[in-house]
Parts: sequence; C-alpha cells; structure tokens
Amino acid sequence: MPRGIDRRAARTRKALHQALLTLMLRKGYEALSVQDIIDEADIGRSTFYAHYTGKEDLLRSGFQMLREELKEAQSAVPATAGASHDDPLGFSTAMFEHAARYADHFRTMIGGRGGAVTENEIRLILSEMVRQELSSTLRDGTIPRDFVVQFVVGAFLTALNWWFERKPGLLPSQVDAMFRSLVLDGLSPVIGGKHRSADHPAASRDAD
Amino acid sequence: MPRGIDRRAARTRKALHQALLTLMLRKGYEALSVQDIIDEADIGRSTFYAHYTGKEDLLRSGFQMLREELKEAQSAVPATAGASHDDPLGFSTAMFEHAARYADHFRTMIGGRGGAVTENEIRLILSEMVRQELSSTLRDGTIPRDFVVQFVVGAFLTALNWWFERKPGLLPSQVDAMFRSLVLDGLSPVIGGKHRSADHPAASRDAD
DNA sequence: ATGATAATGGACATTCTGTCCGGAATTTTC
DNA sequence: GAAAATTCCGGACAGAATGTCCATTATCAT
Repeated sequence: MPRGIDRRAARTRKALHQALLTLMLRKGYEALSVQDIIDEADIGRSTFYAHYTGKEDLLRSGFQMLREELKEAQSAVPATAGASHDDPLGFSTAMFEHAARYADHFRTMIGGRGGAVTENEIRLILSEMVRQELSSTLRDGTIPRDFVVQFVVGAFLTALNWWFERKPGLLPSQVDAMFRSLVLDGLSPVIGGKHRSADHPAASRDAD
Repeated sequence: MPRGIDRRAARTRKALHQALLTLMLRKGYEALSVQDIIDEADIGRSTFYAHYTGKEDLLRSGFQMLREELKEAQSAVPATAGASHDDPLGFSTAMFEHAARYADHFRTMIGGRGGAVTENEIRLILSEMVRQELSSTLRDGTIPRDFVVQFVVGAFLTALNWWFERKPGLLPSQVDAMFRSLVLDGLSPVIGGKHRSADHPAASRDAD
C-alpha cells in the first residue's frame, strides 16, 4: 500500500552521504575517490553508480537536500526573526554564529579543500539569501543588483575564510562587526590619507 | 664555460608549460590528465616526472615564474606609473584592462574552471600587490590589515568574475568604477532605508 | 675525443573508473 | 500467506591514468 518509497534506496543514500561527510572532514573533497566512499559506506560499486553518476553528483545531491531544508525553514519563519526589514546584512550575524558552531564542517567546505563545486554551491545558497534581503533595501542605482549581491557574498566568504585561517580565536560577533563595517562603509573609514569619493564617477548606464 | 643551463631541460619545461596553457584553454584545469599534457607536449612520461611531481607542481611552477617576472617589472618601475601614493586601489584600473586584453586566459584561470590551486595562486599574487599599496595609506585601526587585504582581493576577483560571466560587454573602466565605489564607500550609498553606522561597534582588540 | 653526467622514452605494476550480470530482498497480486 | 514481478545489491570485468624503473641517447667537462 505505501508507495514505492524504497526504504533500501533511502538507506543506501543516507549511508553514502554520511560517508562523504566523514571522509571530507578527514581528507578533503578533491582527494577522495569513489572507492574511498563506497568503502567507508560499505556499499557495492554498482550500487553507487545506480544512484549517482559520480562523487560530484553525490555532493550536489547533498546540497540539494540542504537547500530544500533551508527553503522550508525560511518559509516557516516569514520575516520576524532578526532585524531583516531594514538591515541589508541581516543574515551575517546568525551565519557567523552558525559557522562557529559547526566550524569543522565549514572549514572543509570553504577552505579550498572543499573544491570548486562545494564553493560554488555555497555561493548559490548565500546569493539567494542575500538577494532577498537586499531586494527590499537596495535602491535602483548605478550598480547592478547582481553585482552587489556577488560583492556581499564574496566579502562574507572572505571574512569566514580569514577568520578560520588566521584568527580562529575571535568571537563571531567580532568578525561580524568587521565584516559589516567594511561592507557597509568600505575602506574610507580605515584610510588615513586625504581622499574623498572624488575620482570614481561610478558606472553610468546598464543597470542589471 | 656556460653553466649547466641544460638547454634540453629548458626546452622540455617550456613545451610542458605551453601544453598546459593550451589545454587549460581548451578543457579547463581539473579535467586535464598528465597523459593529456605529455601527449600535447610530445614528451615522454618519465621525463615529465623527472621535472615535476604532477600537474599541480607544473601549474605552481608556472605561477612561480610569473611572480618573479612581476617582481622584476615592479622594481623596474619604482612608483611613477599610476597614482599609487595616495590611491589605495591603484592596481585595479590597470588590472581590469589587463584582464580585458587577455580575457581568454583570465577566464580559464578564475572561473572555477581553473581549480583551487590556480585561484589560490592568483590570490597570493594579488594579495602581495594590495598589501604594498595599502601599507602606505592604511591607518592602524580596529580592523586587522590582513583582513582588509583579503577583503579587497576578494572583491576584485568577485568583480572580475561577475564581469566575465554576466556582462562581458562592459568596458574595463565601467567595471573598475563600480568596484572602486563598492570597496571604497561600501553599500551605504546604494541603500535606500535610513541607516547610519549605528550598530556595528567594530572589533576592539587584536589588530593583526 | 672521451668519459661523466643528465635527460629521455617505453615498459611495468597498481589503482581508479564506469558497466554488466547473477543473486537477493522487497513489493504486489492472488 | 505464498508466489511472481520488480527493484536493489555486490562482485567481476575492461579501459585508462598514475607513478616508478631502467636502458638508451644526447650534452657537458676535460
């Protein structure tokens, strides 16, 4: 009577995802082989290829699940938590704290050890978040919306990476403060010399 | 009398670097095998491993050469070209134009297709540039110098990537203007709502 | 010119990849 | 409940890439 929910398949996929996560923490993504994964998961060779086309497909599938979970969690809490309706960087505080809590996983995901695919997926997820937050506050102007989104996401990942690599001891709130300062006000406040926004006339046409 | 300059070795290395560059343009870095490279270069298997430990070593070697060339070129032109003694972003204009000129190579290097190694090497080179430019104008403050450098480099790469992927038609000067605007003044000028730098008290201790 | 040094190229064992088919477990049907 | 149909599982297989080894060949020093 229950539809073909294939319990076996679900079990297999779960085992593979778990193995991937475990091994990524141990060796990083690029260094992994399909052989390693099916060994760790104790799954047969063809079973793996029956579900995924390769390790990249498995990784993407994991992020796909994650994205759906996030989407649900987001629609469940409409717009109450966090000061989101006038703060264009509302995501950052919670995100830095989240990163601190799951530091191991974040390290393996972003530090180059995660590979291009991982970084790209994370970039997509963050881009979606930032785009929504920015859509309300961003004023149509000289700079394309998409450019701003990428700028913010890039700055966030840069901050995260710097934090983990160079100053793991800092508190999330401290990194968050530096991140917000740079992204909101730019370099101007931290530059000594006399310079006002004199010689950057901003792009004229072609706004997104 | 001439030192052991090993003409043969030089020829071999040149052929390998050339082959790597050609193939990276055609297939991207990750998809390349050592087999492909030695085929393209018409070089024997063990010859390759006599010189490099793998394709990653070959790639790094190429960047090593590039970095030395840049270092020489830089010391040759002390501080005249470009307004560098009070512009903290003096590198950007020339760099965007350079990127436009050699768009093919830049695309393969940064667009994820270049792989983590490539991006990391480029990041190192740019970091060195930015660090020097910033050292003169950056005021010791609440934000560690290194964080600022990474922020600028990240923003530059983001801009470059966005340019190539989304608006290849823009002029270097236009992208440069947007880049400078965001990095120097941040999001504030492009945000509608009322918000002053009210709730980011900036990190207190531990400056670099 | 001749011996010493170093680069070269092909062969080899090992490992990984992606596919195929027989066996086993689960769902459906009676 | 039991048997058929469907689907998943696991080991075997060919093809390809990796990194190493050694005999051969070209270059350098004397």
